[in-house]
Amino acid sequence: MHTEQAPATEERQRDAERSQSTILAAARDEFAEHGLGGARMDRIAERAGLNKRLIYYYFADKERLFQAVLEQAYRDIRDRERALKLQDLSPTEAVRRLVEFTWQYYLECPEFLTLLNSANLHRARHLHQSAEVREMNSPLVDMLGEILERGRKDGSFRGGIDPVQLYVSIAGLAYFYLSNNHTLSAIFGRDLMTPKARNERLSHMCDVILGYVLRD
Amino acid sequence: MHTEQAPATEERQRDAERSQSTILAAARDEFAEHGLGGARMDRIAERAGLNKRLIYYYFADKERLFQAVLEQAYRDIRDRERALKLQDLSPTEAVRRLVEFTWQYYLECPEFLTLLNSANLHRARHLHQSAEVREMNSPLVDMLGEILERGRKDGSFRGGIDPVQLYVSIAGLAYFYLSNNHTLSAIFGRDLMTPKARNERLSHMCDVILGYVLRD
Amino acid sequence: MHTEQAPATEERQRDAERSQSTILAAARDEFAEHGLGGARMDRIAERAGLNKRLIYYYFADKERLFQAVLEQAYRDIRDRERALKLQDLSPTEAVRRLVEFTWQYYLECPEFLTLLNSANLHRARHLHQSAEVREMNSPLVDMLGEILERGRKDGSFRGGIDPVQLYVSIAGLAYFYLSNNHTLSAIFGRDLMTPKARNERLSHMCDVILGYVLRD
Amino acid sequence: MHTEQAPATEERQRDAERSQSTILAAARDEFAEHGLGGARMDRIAERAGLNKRLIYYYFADKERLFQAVLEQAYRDIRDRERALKLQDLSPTEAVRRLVEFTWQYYLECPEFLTLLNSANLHRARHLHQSAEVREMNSPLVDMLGEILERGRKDGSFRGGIDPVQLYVSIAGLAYFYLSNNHTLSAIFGRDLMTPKARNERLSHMCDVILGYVLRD
DNA sequence: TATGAATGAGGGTTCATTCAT
DNA sequence: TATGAATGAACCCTCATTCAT
Repeated sequence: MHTEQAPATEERQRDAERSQSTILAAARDEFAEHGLGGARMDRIAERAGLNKRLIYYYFADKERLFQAVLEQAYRDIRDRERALKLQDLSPTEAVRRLVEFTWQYYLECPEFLTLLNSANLHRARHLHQSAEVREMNSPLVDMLGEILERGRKDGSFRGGIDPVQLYVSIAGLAYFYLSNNHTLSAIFGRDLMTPKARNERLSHMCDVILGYVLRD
Repeated sequence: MHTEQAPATEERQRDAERSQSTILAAARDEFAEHGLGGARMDRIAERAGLNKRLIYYYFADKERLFQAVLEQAYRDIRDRERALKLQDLSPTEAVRRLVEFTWQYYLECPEFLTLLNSANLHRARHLHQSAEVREMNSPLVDMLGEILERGRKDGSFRGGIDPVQLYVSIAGLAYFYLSNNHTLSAIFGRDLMTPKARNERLSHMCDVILGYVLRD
Repeated sequence: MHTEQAPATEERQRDAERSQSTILAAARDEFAEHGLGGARMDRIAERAGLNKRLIYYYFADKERLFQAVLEQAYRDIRDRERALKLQDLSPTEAVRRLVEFTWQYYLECPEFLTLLNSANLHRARHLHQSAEVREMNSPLVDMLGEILERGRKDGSFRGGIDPVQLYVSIAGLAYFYLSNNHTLSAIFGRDLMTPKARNERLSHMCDVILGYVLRD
Repeated sequence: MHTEQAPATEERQRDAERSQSTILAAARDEFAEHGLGGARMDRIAERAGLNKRLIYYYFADKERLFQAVLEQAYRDIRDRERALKLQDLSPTEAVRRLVEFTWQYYLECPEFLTLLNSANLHRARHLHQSAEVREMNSPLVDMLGEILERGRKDGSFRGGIDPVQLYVSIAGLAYFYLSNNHTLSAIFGRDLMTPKARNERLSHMCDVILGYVLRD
């Protein structure tokens, strides 16, 4: 009596979902590396190991493929954010954890940074066309609001902090350093990506953000 | 004494220079709007009102044109930074002035942001090829170092602050907000570019940065 | 005694036939609308509401599908011609009836006109490959020959009229007006398809043809 | 003292007008042979012996190239019509001349027929987009109106003939025979294009048209 | 019988770039 | 200095068709 007989060949093609997500991953890498304008459909197909025509079969055209990549990227970071469980930490630890998470996520998924840059170069029109992303309002902002309130109540945080401003600042401190790492390294003549430099940056970021939220 | 002759050598040179800077400005706008991959030589010629062939005459190819645009952009912001005269202000005022300047410059010259994004997408290879830019180390970092030292000495600033980290943080707080304004506005469902929102951001940035540098 | 079993052979055959004629109708419309070169197999499947693969199953390829459409079209007009029963009318009435029929058929089945145009663009090679159509020599020409002979004998028609020439002329008078209706309307700046214009055309055609066949 | 020195090399390229008309002629042949949908830009370039890119340089895209071909075709036949000088002939001779001209023009320029078919397949949208053609109302209709009036006055023609109807009929008698020659030949099993058959057709057409216009 | 998945060849079009003057 | 003409390579996308079930 055998279960698990269905998939037949292990290395089967003809798996719609698998093909789609393979394409999506390949497209994400290509878009991240070359931007929307510089990305090549040919290369995406090659990266995916699939026929180019299949991309159009599933994603219609380059624009909508890019949109699908963005949706996927947002879905991913939102999932990770949700998994943070900041509510279980003390306000101070929660903020520190958030700074660390942001830093680590950008480090691990550098594609995210360039994808966002591309999305903004095109004035976020791909987001506007995506009902999904528009409604995927970051739960983090709500979470952050609650943490700030908790901190204010227990006397550790100052009052009057806008969670959106804080969220943007945390992201900005990490984003700029990593996204502009190449020009900055060139101009300052020092490699900003050595382990030491990276630790110093994270430490600096925590100082800046905690220095801001903590009551004197 | 002849008037209305064939243009004198000097005049022709002036035309040549003017053509070059017209092309450069057109290219800057085009690159800023569409990125390096999305920019079109045709459109640049059209924007400049000059023959496309002339672009190649002066700038050899697209890559080197982009490089020239970057060089010009850095030259411009460096000039503006130098004009700041932060040394005449008190440390606190100097830092505040720097935050304000950064914010205003990015607001006035949004092309700068997307140009930098493009430069970084291409791993700053255009900068590496430009001896000029490589040597154009921001005078601000030195200036900032002196201010931090002055502040530390007069007891208003804490010690141990890396001017590069601080510079990057100031830039990052402004950059991320403005460069990613489209996606952020879409996701948070609020227009981040209204005058009110912009004032709030500047105020927040000053709080964050001054909260960090000032001794408790 | 089981009801609701797998479909009986007969039923399946009926479905098969229905599928084929559905495809054929969809193909006819598509070919008529876009020509052979402009027709799309995808659209034909969509119009038919059937899977594209099925078209290949029944008709092998686009060329043979077009051929099948042509065969069907000829079969249809031949059937209608045969139903005319011109032999029961007086020679004059028979000719008038034929002119009217031709006009009405082209009006009701405008696809026929563009299908013929396509067939001719391809030098009738689809007809040459179709034994069926080649042998489907228009019964009308024979019928018309008899009518002309009857008319000549009873003194109402002039002699020496080639039925093929006459048939071609009748068709041509209607065909050109309707098939080229769009360019003619554009050029003469008058809508040739209003009811009034159509009636005038039919009347004119009868005058021309009867003026030709009738003895002075 | 030499005139005619300018053109430099006899077989010069870099002649904009020459290139354009070469492309136009190649496109006319390709469109006539394969229809709009079946025509290939590659083949047009090859026929013209010019780079494909040049077609886009001068004609923007396939649609507008087709439009330019149509405009040229209409310009050509209108010129030829104008050169007919029917007003110098007797009414009867003028009508006969017109029938002959139409027949001969279609015989000499069979592309014209298929081009018109293509234009009509696309509902003359290329004509509607061409101000030039829309205004290029056939001078023949006016000419024909005058002839009919002259004939009526001198008692040779019947009255009440619409010149547009007559024009369409003359064209239709020739057009259908020639344009549908392939299917007709296949169906009637006789070659309609032998010299004898062609003469018989022309003779028949004259009989039909003159039989219609001449007073009994 | 019927269908979703997959593909190779090629279609129109665009691009950066060079030629010739 | 300045420009219109010309080009080869490549790009996005489409098409008829086949595979596998």
